[in-house]
Amino acid sequence: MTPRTKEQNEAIRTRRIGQILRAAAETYVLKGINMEMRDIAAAADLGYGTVYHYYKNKYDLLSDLLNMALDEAEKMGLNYLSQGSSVKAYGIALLGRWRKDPSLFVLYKLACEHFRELPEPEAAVFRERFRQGVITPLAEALGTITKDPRSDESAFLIIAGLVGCAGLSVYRRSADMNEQEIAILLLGSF
Amino acid sequence: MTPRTKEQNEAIRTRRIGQILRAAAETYVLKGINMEMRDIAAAADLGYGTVYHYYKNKYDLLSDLLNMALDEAEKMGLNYLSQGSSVKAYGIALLGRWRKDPSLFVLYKLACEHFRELPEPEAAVFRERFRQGVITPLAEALGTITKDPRSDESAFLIIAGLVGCAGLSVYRRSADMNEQEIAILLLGSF
Amino acid sequence: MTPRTKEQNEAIRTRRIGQILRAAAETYVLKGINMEMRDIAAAADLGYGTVYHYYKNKYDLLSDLLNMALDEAEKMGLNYLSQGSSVKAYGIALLGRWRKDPSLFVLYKLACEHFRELPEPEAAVFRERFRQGVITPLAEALGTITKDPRSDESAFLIIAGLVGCAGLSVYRRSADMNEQEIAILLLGSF
Amino acid sequence: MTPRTKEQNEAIRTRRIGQILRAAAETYVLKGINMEMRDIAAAADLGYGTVYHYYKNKYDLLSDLLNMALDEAEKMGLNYLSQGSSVKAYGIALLGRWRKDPSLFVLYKLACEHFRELPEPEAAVFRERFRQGVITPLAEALGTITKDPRSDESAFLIIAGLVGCAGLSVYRRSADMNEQEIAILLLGSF
DNA sequence: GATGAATGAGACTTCATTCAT
DNA sequence: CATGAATGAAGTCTCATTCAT
Repeated sequence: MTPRTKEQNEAIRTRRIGQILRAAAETYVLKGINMEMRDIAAAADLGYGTVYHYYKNKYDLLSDLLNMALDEAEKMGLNYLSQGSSVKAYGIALLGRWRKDPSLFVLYKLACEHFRELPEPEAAVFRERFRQGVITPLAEALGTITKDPRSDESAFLIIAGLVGCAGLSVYRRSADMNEQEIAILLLGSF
Repeated sequence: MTPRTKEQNEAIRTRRIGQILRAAAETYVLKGINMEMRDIAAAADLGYGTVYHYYKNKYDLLSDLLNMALDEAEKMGLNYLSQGSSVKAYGIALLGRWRKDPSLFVLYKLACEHFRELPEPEAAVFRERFRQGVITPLAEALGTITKDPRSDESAFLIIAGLVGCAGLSVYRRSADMNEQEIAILLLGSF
Repeated sequence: MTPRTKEQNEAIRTRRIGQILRAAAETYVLKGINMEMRDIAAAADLGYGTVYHYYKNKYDLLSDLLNMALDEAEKMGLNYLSQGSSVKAYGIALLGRWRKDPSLFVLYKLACEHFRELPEPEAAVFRERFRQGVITPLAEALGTITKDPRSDESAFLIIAGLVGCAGLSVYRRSADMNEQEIAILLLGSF
Repeated sequence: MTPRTKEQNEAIRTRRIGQILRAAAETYVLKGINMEMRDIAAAADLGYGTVYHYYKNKYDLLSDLLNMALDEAEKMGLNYLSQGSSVKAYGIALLGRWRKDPSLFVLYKLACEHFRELPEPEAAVFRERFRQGVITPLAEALGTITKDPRSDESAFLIIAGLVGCAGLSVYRRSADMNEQEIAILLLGSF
């Protein structure tokens, strides 16, 4: 009855969404928040109507991008921080992932700017989720679990320093990031 | 009705331009590159037509902002780096200035993103001026003057790391920046 | 897999077209001219590609709807007006039909607005057919057959009044229309 | 100091809003809910950017139009119904006003369709205000104040009948409405 | 016959910029 | 000098329509 089966359609949808999200992350790196839907569609090799077939609007797309990335980010915390692995190893892993997956970099970048370029009701949600899923686990690994409300601050500073440094090569779109040097600069003491 | 003297007019102009530039920097910190001329005018407590009385257009204004800031940045290099003062002192001085003067922070922030959100012919000019006026002096102070074309990289990494960290409090618009902790994290070895 | 017979296919087509036309009329009542093809398909419980399997485009569908309704409307005129039946009975019959068949109501409604929301070349055709097939027969029954070019006006006024009143319950989608009261109000003198 | 005084600006704004509302009502009569902002701007002899200078969007404009018209409609109720004036006089007055002021006709027209073409949260507000400000006063004048929840129904039927009839000439954009004949048809018994 | 993924024309809306006062 | 009304280029987004399966 159905000319394409439900499964076929689902497969198409999954693939397209992947294409679009990847394209959006690349476009963000290139143009910043002013990226246009046309750019994203072109980067994904799709008509721009198609992007709207999958996402209601620009911020809906960005939202999905960030939520996916947050899933990844939380997983990394679990893998590297809760199982006795060192903070240094975690930092180096982050640098590697950012280089290979722009969407993950975009998440950390926006987080360091407190998601200030996003429309507000949503921004607050991301701020909170990022803090709980990424910052706090790192803070705990740093052994700085005091009841001081600024206890997360050090963890955030490390992330922000790494993001700042990594940005230099990400925005230059050069394949080689000076990961060794960044690690020495920022993670030498861990 | 009574016409103003030339001097009075000049004084007004100077004050207005200061108002506008400060407002623009604050607005950039708040909203990013998508800041609107209306926002800037409102932040400067001026009618929005007035901004155009002083600046031909948005990028003209941004240009002036960045050029002013570059003048300052170059002066800082001369003061702290060429006269035997330490890299650490320079870094701490930067943090202090960024906290007090948003326009200086904006310059360094855009520089770390290679001015990618600016229209291109102009962006290249800023990239070059920033490299020559800020990065290279720091690289020289670091004693890394080799003929390696990547010799400036380490200097840029330090700046980028500092900007990333400083951004945390700048974007939060909190008066207190954790300058001590940032200095230990990034400048400990100098 | 087993191919269907010609008769089976024909039966399917007929049923589908009925589904679609009914759905279109209901959707028009609900949303007005801005009804979407998706809405119609959903109301007909069909995939939205399917509607295009039967109708080339939106106005082709609307055209078919109105032509079918016009056939009905003309038949009603013949039944109630040419055979000595009273104007009042005709009016009451109209109210009953509109309540049960949205597509008939849609026709009269659009007619009272001179089909102004339809694309123009086509609108004129409907205006003319409605006048000849519905208005003039009623005008003749009213005994107002003068050569006065405005002789149809009274007939049209009665129809428009009835449509206005009937709309109250049709748009409210309530099953019970106050047919008695409407008849007294508008048809009392006939 | 101010190049145009506050009063001058206010005068301009008032005039422009009048222009725009008038143009919007005329355009609605011509094209229905699918009227375009371009059409409205053109009809008002303004650039379409100007319309957005005064109204955030299409439904904001329509909202203002309807609220203004509701003010008028409520005033008419007070003038004709609460002071012993007859229902018939009220009906005839309505016909006259609709002919001269399209925005008033648009209000009654949309009301008879229960504002179904407006976005829903807002539509409900208009439904309620129209009922309280227009229908109920008429119902009371009709002396049909029973506790029957359908007591307003007769009043609404009269309005709907008048709107249906008046529409014939309004949509035809003919200057002469057959007010006498409509009055005899619908208001003869009052 | 039936479906929904894909698409772009065209409408909606924003916002930098001009201009009259 | 100062202002805000006026404007349209350039984005955003909707939705009728096409098309592969």
